[in-house]
Amino acid sequence: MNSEFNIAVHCLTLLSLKKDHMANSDEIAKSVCTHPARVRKVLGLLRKQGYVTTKEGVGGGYLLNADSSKVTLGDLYRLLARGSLQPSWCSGGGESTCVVSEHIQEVMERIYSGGELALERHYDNITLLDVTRDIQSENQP
Amino acid sequence: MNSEFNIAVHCLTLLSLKKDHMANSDEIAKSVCTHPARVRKVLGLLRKQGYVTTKEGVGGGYLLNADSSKVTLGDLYRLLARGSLQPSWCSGGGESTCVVSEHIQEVMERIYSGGELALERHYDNITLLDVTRDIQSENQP
DNA sequence: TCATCTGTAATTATATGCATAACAGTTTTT
DNA sequence: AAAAACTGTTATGCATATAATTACAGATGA
Repeated sequence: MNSEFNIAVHCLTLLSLKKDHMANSDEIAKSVCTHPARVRKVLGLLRKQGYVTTKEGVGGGYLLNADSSKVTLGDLYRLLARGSLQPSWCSGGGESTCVVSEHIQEVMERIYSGGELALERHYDNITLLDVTRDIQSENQP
Repeated sequence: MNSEFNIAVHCLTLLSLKKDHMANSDEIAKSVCTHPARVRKVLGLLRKQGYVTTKEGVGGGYLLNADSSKVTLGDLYRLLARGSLQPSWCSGGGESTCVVSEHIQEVMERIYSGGELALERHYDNITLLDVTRDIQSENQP
């Protein structure tokens, strides 16, 4: 599991809470605590989906382009983390002629994708707005 | 995400389908398509939870010690994969004094553990017996 | 007592994830 | 027109995580 989903949630939350809804990759990277190039990579994907727009050149950066009550964690999971439940190595698929060995891969694939569906359904009920509220309420305990 | 959960499902399914419900780590490893030592490691954990018993010495091996309609994938997930939804690297936690950076980790931890709970609930509804049936029906299409 | 099997730790190899550097392309400012 | 400040993207190195492999002590049955 890589953390691009996490980074996407972080970036969008940050943009959502900024007064003008804008920041550049350097500023965002400091908050995320990673390298600006990594932020640009993730935000590039979010741009292609229309969640942010970018302004190049001097004074440029990323601008939130979505209603935070409409964007769900499910959307972001599907975009950035889908498929990560299934490990790269899976059992079976060798020379063995045992029934389990011959069919476990199809069965496990269904198990993983079913699990992922349950996960996505759960995340579909959490919006970016919910996250921003959580951040703010953490700030005033 | 490592694949011990997958290996556990595979091993228990195999034992469940064997006539005498018994096999040694060499035989199981061939079906799983991995090294016997890895099988022993996973089955050692399952033994501690009582899902299998082991017989050492000549003619020994692992013996299924559970009702396959009672063991769920949720049980196995909790035992072998819990926590794997949250990546080892997470955003925030650096020097930045930005509100998001300061609180994102607690918020993301809740998001990941909530997601995992949804996943576990889903897996709680799938029993080992269901998996063995899936394997068998894959075998007779 | 010997052969066989588990339990477990240590080591090596490989894959993945992250950091970093570099640079082309775009836009604004001067 | 030129310089500066950005994004977009690729390539490379390094750290960590995962799996394979080896090794051996301990237990058991023949």
